Amino acid sequence: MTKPPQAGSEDAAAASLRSIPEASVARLAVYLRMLGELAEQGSETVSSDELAAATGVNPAKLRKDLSYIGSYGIRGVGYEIAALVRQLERTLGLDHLQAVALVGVGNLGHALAGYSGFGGRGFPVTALFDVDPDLVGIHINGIIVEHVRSIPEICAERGVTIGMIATPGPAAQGVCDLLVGSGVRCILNFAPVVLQVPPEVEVRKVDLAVELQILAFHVARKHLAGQDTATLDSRVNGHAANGSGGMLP
Amino acid sequence: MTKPPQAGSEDAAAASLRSIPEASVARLAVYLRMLGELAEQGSETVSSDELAAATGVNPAKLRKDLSYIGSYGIRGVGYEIAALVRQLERTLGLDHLQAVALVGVGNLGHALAGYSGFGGRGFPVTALFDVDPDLVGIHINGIIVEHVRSIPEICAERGVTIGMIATPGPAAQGVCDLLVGSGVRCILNFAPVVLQVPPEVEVRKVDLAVELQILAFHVARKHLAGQDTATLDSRVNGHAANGSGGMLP
DNA sequence: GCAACTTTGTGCGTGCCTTCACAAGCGACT
DNA sequence: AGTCGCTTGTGAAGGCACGCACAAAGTTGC
Ligand SMILES: NC(=O)c1ccc[n+]([C@@H]2O[C@H](COP(=O)([O-])OP(=O)(O)OC[C@H]3O[C@@H](n4cnc5c(N)ncnc54)[C@H](O)[C@@H]3O)[C@@H](O)[C@H]2O)c1
Ligand SMILES: NC(=O)c1ccc[n+]([C@@H]2O[C@H](COP(=O)([O-])OP(=O)(O)OC[C@H]3O[C@@H](n4cnc5c(N)ncnc54)[C@H](O)[C@@H]3O)[C@@H](O)[C@H]2O)c1
Repeated sequence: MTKPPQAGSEDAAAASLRSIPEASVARLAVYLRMLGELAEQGSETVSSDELAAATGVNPAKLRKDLSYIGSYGIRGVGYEIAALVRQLERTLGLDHLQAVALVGVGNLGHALAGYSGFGGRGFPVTALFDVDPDLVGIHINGIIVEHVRSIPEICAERGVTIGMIATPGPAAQGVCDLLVGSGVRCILNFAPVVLQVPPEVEVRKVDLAVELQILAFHVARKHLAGQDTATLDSRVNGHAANGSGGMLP
Repeated sequence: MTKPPQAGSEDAAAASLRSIPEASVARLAVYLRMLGELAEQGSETVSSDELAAATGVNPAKLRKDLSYIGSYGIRGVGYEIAALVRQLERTLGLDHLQAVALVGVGNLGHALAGYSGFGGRGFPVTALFDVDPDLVGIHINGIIVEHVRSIPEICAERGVTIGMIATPGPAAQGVCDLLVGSGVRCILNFAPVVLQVPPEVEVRKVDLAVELQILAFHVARKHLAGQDTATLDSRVNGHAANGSGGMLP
């Protein structure tokens, strides 16, 4: 990768988009948020070790992640926060807003619709949908809840690129089909079902019951491991949170 | 792995606990839910191909996952659903209930506290906490909201094993420390911060802004790829429960 | 009882992700 | 100018996960 110091940035971003590991993309988003906080606190630069410790990641992994986006740190100093933030935002597709539609304004949907953390980070919720006649017509945070049957026109009209599904499980597939039929290519699904979609559509699932079950598994594991062998091998891969490499010899 | 057909199940479960890949654990939870649905529909057995199709997983991967828990399918037939469910529940630590405490009963916390999907799957929410005087004392779904300062006694009293944090970001670390100090060893965190915990504590994070940013990345990627090369390689590996891939400590 | 068919369990090659370790680059200090 | 200390960027190695493909094992039909 010999590259001239001149940040031919347009080019760099384009090239990098094709090959960033999914796992790295997830971490880049975390770095970005932490960098925002650091910037607010008045920092101008940050080293990989500091940022790694703050985000609970291995410093080498962090540097490799950043190397994917073609951003240049300054050796001996660290990364210039403002520049890095700009680079990350472009790479993650945040240089223009992504309009989000939320379908299902029940318990969870209400919380999501009222959450400011989405709009604040470049994901304005611009459309709400439900089937319940008591809900259709009310407005939350200034957005009117529309009937599900209006999904195609409204999504097209408002340029929705991301759909969030917070309906009961049995309704999720139907809603998903509607969204996909309206041109939505990215879906975040909270219903505990596996959605069937054409290959060009990206689905991510947030499944809290599964999260709890993974934790429960670790409870069971700790119980048995603790009483069975003395080898308290906490070597579960994944969460190596020991940020500060305390590698005892 | 020659193993006697005698299901020395206690032993099998104990052995398997130590070595199941995290990614597989996440999928096992999904299989379990789907098996529950199949059982309700009256099925008695299911083949790996059927179950794989229903959960959106490669059949070989599914069989390998199931082989970790030492459960025996019947060649030529498939898996007996009831037995498999029992085995999965034991492996995932669901043979006895896991009491859950929820801290932060705001927008999101209300939705979580009122959600029946947790208790219904072996994770009864048995304690609610907040600092807001207007919230402390009210009851949701029959559970009274207590003040955060009561966390230690109440968690001990009710045998809480899992804590969920739905407070604003700045309060999360403090709440986390309280929970850990009360003996909670597993935490599900909804606040957009990286929690610092001792190594024996397991933290999983649900970070919706990150989920959206991953989707936004794919939007950007599709845009560029679509116009640039004709190779519409939508071969992004399985979204799978964020758990495995996302692994953010 | 035997053959044909079905489905499981898994050995193995492949590719991705993580981590270590170190050279190269940059600034500061003398 | 030269040297020293610090930090980045990355080559290489190891480990893990995925998925193919096939043998083993069971069932069904005759
Ligand atoms: N509440 C939680 O904390 C929580 C946690 C995890 C998962 N979930 C999942 O999120 C989903 C929603 O949960 P909830 O608690 O908000 O449920 P809810 O019943 O409170 O809300 C569901 C909403 O979806 C609407 N709806 C039903 N069918 C619809 C359709 N075909 N099209 C559009 N809208 C439709 C209903 O009118 C209702 O407003 C469920 O799948 C649930 O399993 C919820
Ligand atoms: N609402 C959402 O849809 C949503 C989505 C994603 C993430 N989140 C995250 O979840 C968290 C909660 O979100 P929310 O919308 O419910 O916020 P919220 O402000 O509505 O609720 C926060 C609650 O926490 C309580 N609280 C504050 N400090 C506390 C402390 N020290 N101990 C205990 N309780 C305390 C507050 O009294 C309040 O009831 C936030 O971190 C938010 O970023 C929320």
